[in-house]
Amino acid sequence: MLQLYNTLTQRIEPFVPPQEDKIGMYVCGPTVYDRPHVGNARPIVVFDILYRVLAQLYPLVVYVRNITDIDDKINARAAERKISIKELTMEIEEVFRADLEHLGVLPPTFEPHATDHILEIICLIMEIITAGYAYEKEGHVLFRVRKDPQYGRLSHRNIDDMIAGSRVEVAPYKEDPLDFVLWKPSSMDQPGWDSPWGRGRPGWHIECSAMSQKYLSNTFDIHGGGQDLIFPHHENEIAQSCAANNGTLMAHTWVHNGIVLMDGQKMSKSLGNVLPLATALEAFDGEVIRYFFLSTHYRKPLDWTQTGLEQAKRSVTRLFGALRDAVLPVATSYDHTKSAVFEALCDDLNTPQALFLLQEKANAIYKESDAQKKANLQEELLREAHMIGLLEKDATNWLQGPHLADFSATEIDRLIKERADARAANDFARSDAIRDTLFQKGIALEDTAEGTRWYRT
RNA sequence: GGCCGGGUGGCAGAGUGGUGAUGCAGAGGACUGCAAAUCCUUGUAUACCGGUUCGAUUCCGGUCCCGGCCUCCA
Repeated sequence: MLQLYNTLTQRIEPFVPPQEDKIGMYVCGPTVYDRPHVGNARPIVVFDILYRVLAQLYPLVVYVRNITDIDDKINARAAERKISIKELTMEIEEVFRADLEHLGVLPPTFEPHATDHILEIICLIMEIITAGYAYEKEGHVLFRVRKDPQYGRLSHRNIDDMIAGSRVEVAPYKEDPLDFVLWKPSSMDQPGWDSPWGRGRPGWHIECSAMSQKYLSNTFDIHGGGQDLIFPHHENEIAQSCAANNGTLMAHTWVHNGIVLMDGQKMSKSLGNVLPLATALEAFDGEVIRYFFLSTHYRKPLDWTQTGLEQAKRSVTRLFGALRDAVLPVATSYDHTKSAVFEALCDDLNTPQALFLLQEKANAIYKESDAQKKANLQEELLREAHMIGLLEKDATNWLQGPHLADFSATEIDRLIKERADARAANDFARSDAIRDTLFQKGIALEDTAEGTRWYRT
């Protein structure tokens, strides 16, 4: 039985979909104006895990992750670089896709773009206006927040508190300072589309309401995203969708992941500590970054530190070490639902517990002397790791994998042979010198009963 | 200020109403020519103060501290 923390109800509750044959999940994807950073990657990995769990439990899971390709940050960046927003967003999207591949993320069922759904957005806005929840003023269409008595239901704050904060923009065309924009006018040098309210572009929140409705339905099972999207983005999405659909709840379960901190602080441009995912991937393998993400429960903040990543790297290597020399059967599809790892995941995605179970299995493998039993354990480890997208690489390749250009594999083998000869002649000074040289180049040697073997450090 | 979430050993980080996983790092030992890897052993860790209880790290209340949201943000 899958249990998830629901932000809407503020408690962990059993996940009981009204329709067992088809599950719908919508997750807010990236705004493609700049290279993705490590903070962007966490929700992708978190909901990838949830997607994998759901796929084991239900025959059809429709996973929608949008791409926001129209937005004022995009406009600004494109203008800065003197390129079209399409050129910019396509470029960033390509980088994004390449980065995600390294993280072992499964592709969603649909990845809709906002700019491909302007018509749906306009229609939805018209419905909201018709329902009396929005009004047009000076080319803007604004949502009438006070008309929605349940506004604040997700973020659990009331309207009066929000006013007290009062950093809300007070624009002359607003009936109320709280009202937010559904459609805004574009000048001729800004991207825009024709609409009943003149040439303009969608507001920040409306695309998710429009696209979730199109690809899922008015009401669907899970809506996900980062905790920093709870307010105002998701709160506004709910308001919009409820307004257009007679108050029907947009999604049953709202799942939010914690943010990524850099050395204890939030990543921000002003602090200059934004770490692009591509840079992180140069320093650490995607599997290591994935392991690092999974090592903290998804609802907790994750502190990105150099030592944390190094520890994750060692931990991954220990898992791979347990698969060394394994002769594994060709993978087929498994029923994962019986495994302890799966059980841990069903407990509100307890990935740290799942990693503990993998390490425990690895420990058993290291200790097992019976070859057959060992092979069985290795198969189990691999299967369970695959469940959460880990140990996808070849173990030998991981351990001996891309080594420094100074040595080819044959060169390493030649030096190992030379060292063996020196050892046989009791010339330990010579043999240790060879070992040290290799070690300095990131290649460590291990003498085993079957001979010497090497791995990269 | 309002609203959320959190404080577990050197670091990371789970679980649990009855003396607390796992990984990384450290110490001792085995193995080794010496190492490495592996194995064995090892560490006065549950912020503080009350309450409930036979018993709390786990439940309740308070205090302190930390993080996030309230403004574009994954």
